[in-house]
Amino acid sequence: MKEKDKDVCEEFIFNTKKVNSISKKIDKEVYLTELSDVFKILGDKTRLKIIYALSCSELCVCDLTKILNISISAVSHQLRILRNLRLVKYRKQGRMVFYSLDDEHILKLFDQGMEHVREK
Amino acid sequence: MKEKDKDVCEEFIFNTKKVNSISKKIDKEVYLTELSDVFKILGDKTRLKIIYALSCSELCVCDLTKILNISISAVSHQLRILRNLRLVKYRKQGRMVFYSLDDEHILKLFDQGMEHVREK
DNA sequence: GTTATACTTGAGCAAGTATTCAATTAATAT
DNA sequence: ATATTAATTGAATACTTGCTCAAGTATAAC
Repeated sequence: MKEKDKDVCEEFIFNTKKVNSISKKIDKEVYLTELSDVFKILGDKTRLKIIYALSCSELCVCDLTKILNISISAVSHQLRILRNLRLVKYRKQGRMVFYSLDDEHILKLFDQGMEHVREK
Repeated sequence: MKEKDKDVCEEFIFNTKKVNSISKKIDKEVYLTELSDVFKILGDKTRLKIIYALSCSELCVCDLTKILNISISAVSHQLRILRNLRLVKYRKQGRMVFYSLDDEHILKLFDQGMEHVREK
């Protein structure tokens, strides 16, 4: 930040009490980083499609590849991200790996989001 | 995609019926792009903080700058993104511009997300 | 008019990210 | 053992994005 900007803003702050109280409230909200991380994961069409597809059925990577129409590698990379966030789980069966939702709760967020965009 | 990958996947697809039915379902879901856009907007800590702050009170840009501790320009850029998505509205009063939430519904998503990360 | 200031905006940059490619692993088939 | 194949992974690349900087707009004060 430019020093000049900061000084000006410091001086002409509109409502110090309100600003301080809201600043405090935000500082106390320890989950903001985690929250933005979850939304970031959902903020990608490929991952949203994976979640949507897995909400219908357990699927192997190969089937997801077909459904999403992108490369196996791309699917696998996204699945790793979802795995790391514990949003999906998997089981091996021979050479194939079957993925399913590990966290049905994420569907609530999905549905609520859908409701939001539909109403717009 | 490599041709080779596609062919292999085409041939060894695990469950054609299931894949086709899910593909169709995804194609029919016209709001997936909008949905990922909304989540993308929420998937940034600065914007989440802005939304959280505005859920407490209408605020001028200057106050937001103080609360978020980033430059006026950075705040303004993010506000433009939120404005474009119709998540915030503003009113002018002299030289100052006061922002507030345009869509209280977004708070539902925020709260639901919070619930999600808290329970993890 | 001139000056000051609250905010916006476009350009540029550094950091992050989604995809592809190539190499690798692990399981199956011959 | 060798070949085949479903999936993973690391590196490279193209693209996106959040921020800063500098310039511009609009309102207010003089």
